[in-house]
Amino acid sequence: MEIAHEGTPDRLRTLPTRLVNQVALVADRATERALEATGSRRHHYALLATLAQVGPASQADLGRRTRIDRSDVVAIVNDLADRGLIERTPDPADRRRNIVTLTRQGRRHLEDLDTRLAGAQDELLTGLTAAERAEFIRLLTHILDRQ
Amino acid sequence: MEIAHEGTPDRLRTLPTRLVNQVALVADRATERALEATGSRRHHYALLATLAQVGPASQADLGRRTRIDRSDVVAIVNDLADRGLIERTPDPADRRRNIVTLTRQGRRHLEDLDTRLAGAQDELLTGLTAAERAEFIRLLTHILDRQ
DNA sequence: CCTATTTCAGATGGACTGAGATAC
DNA sequence: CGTATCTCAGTCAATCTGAAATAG
Repeated sequence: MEIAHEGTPDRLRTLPTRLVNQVALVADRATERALEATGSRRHHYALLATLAQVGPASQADLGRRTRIDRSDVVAIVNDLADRGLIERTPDPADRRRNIVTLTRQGRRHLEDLDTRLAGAQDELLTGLTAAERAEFIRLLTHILDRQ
Repeated sequence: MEIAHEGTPDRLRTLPTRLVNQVALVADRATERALEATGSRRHHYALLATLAQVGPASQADLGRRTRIDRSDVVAIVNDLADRGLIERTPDPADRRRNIVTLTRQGRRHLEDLDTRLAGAQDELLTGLTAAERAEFIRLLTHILDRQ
């Protein structure tokens, strides 16, 4: 009498907004599992990756580049600074700003996260060919660019 | 000196777990905007849609079919019942269970939500061809099926 | 005895708002 | 003056856990 798995009704099964949400949940779980032992979460990675690419940056800039809210950036930067992964110093040229800099340990930590997250991507995309993965990324990017 | 939009670093720009999350955010905003005036949210829709397809069901069954947690089903069923969109009666054949049934108003409400959500899908998928939309749905479904 | 269902109380991580202090 | 930055306090919807009460 009870259905064990997948009695999802038609209206939900092909609804893009819902499918994307379900896949995001799977992605989140894979990400959390991958980062479990590191003391970091995806926002930590986003900030470290941004600093590695663009060099020292203000918190406002980090927020813009990662789409993380300014107030959440504060909390993550606090945490990263407490762990010695970044340094935060006042900007002498604009005293409203902090300049956030990646430390050597931060760079090492980032590389560890890179490896672990690569595994999470593979987990998420299991069963897709390389071409399908590329197409998936293309479509997602396309949607984001049109916003 | 400041970058106005899209200074997202390489490591983040093509990371599937992150892209999916960003698109889910866009999808959520479109969904919330679409349902704004209805007093319902996506979970309300999921339960109503399930009841419309499979007929009267227990809360546990609804939770399984929609992947909504049992404890969250309680809250949504409460709300839908308060609004007269469903009826909840004890199951005489198994007194642990409630039988949840769609009311006539519930069915009407569902149809309203259908229309509004169709608009949200179009908003999300703006700029994708019909073939790309189909492929997007196929890839998302594929990922979910392999979990 | 074990398992299933409903329910509640609460924790969590993430997205977001509003406002204050400071500085451009 | 208005605007930008950093910070804090707090809201919100959603996911999820644990446990209690009841019943199969």
